[in-house]
Amino acid sequence: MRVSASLDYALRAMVELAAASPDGRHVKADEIAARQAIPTRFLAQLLAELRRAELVCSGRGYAGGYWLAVPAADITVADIARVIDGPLADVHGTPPELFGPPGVAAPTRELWIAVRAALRSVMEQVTIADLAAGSLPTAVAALLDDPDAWTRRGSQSERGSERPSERPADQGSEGDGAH
Amino acid sequence: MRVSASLDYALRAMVELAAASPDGRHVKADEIAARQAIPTRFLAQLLAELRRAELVCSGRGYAGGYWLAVPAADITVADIARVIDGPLADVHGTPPELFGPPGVAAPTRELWIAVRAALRSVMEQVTIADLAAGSLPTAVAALLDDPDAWTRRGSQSERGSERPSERPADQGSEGDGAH
DNA sequence: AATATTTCCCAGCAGTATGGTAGGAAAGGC
DNA sequence: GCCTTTCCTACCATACTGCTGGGAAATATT
Repeated sequence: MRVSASLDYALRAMVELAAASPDGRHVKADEIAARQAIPTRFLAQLLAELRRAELVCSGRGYAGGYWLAVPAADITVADIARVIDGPLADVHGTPPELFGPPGVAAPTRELWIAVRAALRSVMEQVTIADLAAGSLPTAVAALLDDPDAWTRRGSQSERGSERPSERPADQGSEGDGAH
Repeated sequence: MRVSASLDYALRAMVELAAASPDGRHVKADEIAARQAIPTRFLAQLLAELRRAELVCSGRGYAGGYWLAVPAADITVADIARVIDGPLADVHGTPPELFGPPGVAAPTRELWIAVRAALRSVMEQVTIADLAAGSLPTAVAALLDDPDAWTRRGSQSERGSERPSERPADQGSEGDGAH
């Protein structure tokens, strides 16, 4: 899963709006772009998309800018992702439940549905209010307790020439990476 | 997350190999391509990548073909995905733990790490032996119990009126927000 | 009314990824 | 020697990504 620049930008912009929303402030695109280091004109396009999707409202002119169309606690990361990037999980063009691989590969369908469910379990639970407040829902925050979650997996781990031993409970991996 | 055609093809091919591996059979690219309806020459490229990554072995000539380099139970979907598609979760170019969004958007970093962890919890647990046997690990299969997992979400659902479940609300600030 | 500000819409553009196809060369069994 | 099968490289068309630019339309200030 590659998180596109567009989604990253849009999400960060929405968090800025969420942070400003208690005061009912209108925030200008320039302001968000400056604070989040996002190319201004590019951000404006993303905000226009979010407005067409009715996640934000906008006004022009001197007192113009953007503000949330609904409470921040009602806007999930998944909502934004679907507006900006399309469906959360598609198997090269078709939604996984309509995907029917032949023969012994048939169960890969269930796999992709599980992948989608796992993605939803995070992206549909986290709201921009959570992000603006800096506290993820407990179920999601639990994923971060495992220190392993903070390390990068080798592009291909030491599975190649080493012994093919038991894998299922791998706890103490020797992390070579950063952090 | 868009599952690319390449990853879908490569995974299905690996499941075919896993299904044949108990007999120690060498399976030819043509054979896999025919059984899985995959463009032959395209599949051959993917198999060559998998061989360079040492997930499969190959032999040429009359009795040639492909077979698994390690037991099917030791090859996870994540292994294949990383070979074919690169890192599981990157925030437009950088791994999430090296990603440092400014200001109020800083917690989006934790979000993407949680997303990656969720993805890993499926893709690093499911092996091609599981898929060839048609039975996912119980922790993953549990995701499929919710009938909701099998339905497509509307491009954007009707937020606000229908909040499916209670979220562990731990907000310090009452976010009634603007409007 | 004039003007400054801000969003809105559409167009373009370079670079890269995606999903293939094609042509041999090399290795291996018969 | 011959046939099979993989291997490598290149190529191609299309689409997407990330971004810039030119106005036009709306809105508040003066």
